[in-house]
Amino acid sequence: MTKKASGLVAVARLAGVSTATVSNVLNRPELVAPATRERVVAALDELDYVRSGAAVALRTGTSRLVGLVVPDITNPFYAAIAEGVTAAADDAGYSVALCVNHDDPARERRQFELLAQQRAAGALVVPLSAGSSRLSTLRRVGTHLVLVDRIAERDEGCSVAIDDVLGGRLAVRHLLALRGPRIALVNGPRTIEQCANRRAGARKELRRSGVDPDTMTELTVEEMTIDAGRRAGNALAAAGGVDGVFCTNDQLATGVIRGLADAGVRVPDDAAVVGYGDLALATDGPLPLTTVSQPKLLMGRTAVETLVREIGDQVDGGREHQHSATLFQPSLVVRDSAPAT
Amino acid sequence: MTKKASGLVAVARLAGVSTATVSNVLNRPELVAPATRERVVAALDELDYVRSGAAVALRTGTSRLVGLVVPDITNPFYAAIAEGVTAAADDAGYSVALCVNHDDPARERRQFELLAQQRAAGALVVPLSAGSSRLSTLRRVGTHLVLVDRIAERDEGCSVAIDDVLGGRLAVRHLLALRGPRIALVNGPRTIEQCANRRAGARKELRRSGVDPDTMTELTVEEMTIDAGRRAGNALAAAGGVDGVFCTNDQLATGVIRGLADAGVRVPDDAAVVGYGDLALATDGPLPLTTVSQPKLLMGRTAVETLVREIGDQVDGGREHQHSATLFQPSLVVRDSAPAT
DNA sequence: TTGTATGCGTTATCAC
DNA sequence: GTGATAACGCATACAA
Repeated sequence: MTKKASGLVAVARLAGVSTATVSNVLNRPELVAPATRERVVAALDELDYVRSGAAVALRTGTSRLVGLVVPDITNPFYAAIAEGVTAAADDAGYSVALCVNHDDPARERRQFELLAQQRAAGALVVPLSAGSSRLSTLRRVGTHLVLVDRIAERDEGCSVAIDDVLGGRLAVRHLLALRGPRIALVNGPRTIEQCANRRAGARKELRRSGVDPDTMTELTVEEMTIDAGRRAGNALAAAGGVDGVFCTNDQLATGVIRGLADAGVRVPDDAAVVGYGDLALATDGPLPLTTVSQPKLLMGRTAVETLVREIGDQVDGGREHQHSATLFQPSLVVRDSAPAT
Repeated sequence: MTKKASGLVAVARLAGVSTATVSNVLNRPELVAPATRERVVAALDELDYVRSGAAVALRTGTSRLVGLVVPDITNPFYAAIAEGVTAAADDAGYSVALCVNHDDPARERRQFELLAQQRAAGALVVPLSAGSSRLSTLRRVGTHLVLVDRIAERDEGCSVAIDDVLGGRLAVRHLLALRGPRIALVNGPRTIEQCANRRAGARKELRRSGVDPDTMTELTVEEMTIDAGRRAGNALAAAGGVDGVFCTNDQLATGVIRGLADAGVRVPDDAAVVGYGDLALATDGPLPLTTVSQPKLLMGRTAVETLVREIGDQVDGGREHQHSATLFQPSLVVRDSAPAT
């Protein structure tokens, strides 16, 4: 079929030059005379030359591979991040090693170990639960880290996140304007940072509007699923006294709407519901859902760019690298035109 | 923080043995005496040894990396496959390089090039459009291929797919039993193999039941989206004379239900609709959706296992490898209890 | 059972 | 501008 030869040496021989020259036309073409360069290029594709990433990695100590560590790739939120990451990585000439850990430390350890072995140039990690100690395996081999959807603490590294406090404020501001102060919050475990922040934003906005945050009805669910939301909706309907519900993700919001409907409370007529995330569910679900939209693709893209910049910094001067923490703003997407009272 | 030494030599020195011995305890522990083995192991983690995948790859000519090539990771179908793939790869000790190509040949070429450079052990590709010529870059460097969700032709390699013809039959059988022979098909472009097969199954089942397949109303849409489905639903309602609709994916089905509703045709009361894929949309959408369910995770898992087996075959005897084509069966999930007649 | 020696394909440091 | 040549870290054939 195709030629079987491979390696710089074969190319060098065919072009009548040394391997060093071939290497140069590959990496720093400007250093080699146009004439020879042409001969080499000819030989290169005459032989169907394919660089050995392994050899390069061995020699240079780093590969063009970045790890993407997510809890669950079937979750559309993480899938969207992955989309942005792969796109940006493509542009930068990196491969993306997808590591799905299901929040399982054992799995995660093995994956980190593999990344370390491959001498990955870096890793983008989207942590579910916190715990920065887990990252040590990677650091050990000098892999650079970028935290995604979580603000890095001092010296933890770079991070790219979304301002969840602001998101919470936007949601509650909308509900306040639309329906007044009788607001409920349906939230996940507060040990999840995002949940804590969205709640903080909600309370902050209430306070700003002269409403005592403690008057807000709060329901906490273990799993942020549609089913859990439905139960919460049932409970809210039973208790009554609520005109607006802020749910900290779209699944919960979808469930809450159903749970309210079970009890005859109709959305948006009888109550307003706001979700969080702007997943496909918000448009494709039973009802167009008003929700806080996050720039997921952009976050993924930026994570890669941040990592690439960090790697560059390291290489080029040995100069001190300044960790950066990028924070994007969410925005409110109003989808149901709820008739105000 | 941690020791800075690295490399087999350092470990060997510390343990007072040769590098060959260290290499052996790493790769074939049974060959080395328990006593020395222990010493080596001690040295190994005393030094926080991390193997250089690059060196191994260079030496052995292959790396523990497999490529996963999908058109779009935000599509839940591909995400589910990715889930299965990463799980199985984890178990087998492989990393997964995620390549999202958006059906863009240029992108795909670059990604293949990267995989080839990394000397990936193999690649799992989920092709959107056909065209086996595109795979040549990978073959050139001896990378093994497994086609996913598409049956490989002779000598194309191994494949793992789902029997779409059967899926089409199941869907139509259900509709026939429930509503009789006035059936419509809402399908994507027939150039997509899956679409062609699902249609073929539908027609086959009609024929078996003594219904002329050509009496089936057929609507073809360019993009298999909810919006396109909605328009199809509008059209069907306008034309009338249809009791059951088979849509070749869940998005279309969701849209069709809406489109019918726009015109006052209620599902499941006035008409039955069957989707395909069993995505989250089928349970989380406006209406529980009867749909053809595909074993997506299993397909992903099996793809990895197939690849690993193929690699093993190659290595162990140079024995001829028999390409395999695995075909899984879909099943019908009935979700709406549609009152007959 | 263990040690010695060689080479995998590159890059980079020197001479020329 | 270009060519020798020495690593990079490991696996393996062979010798001991």
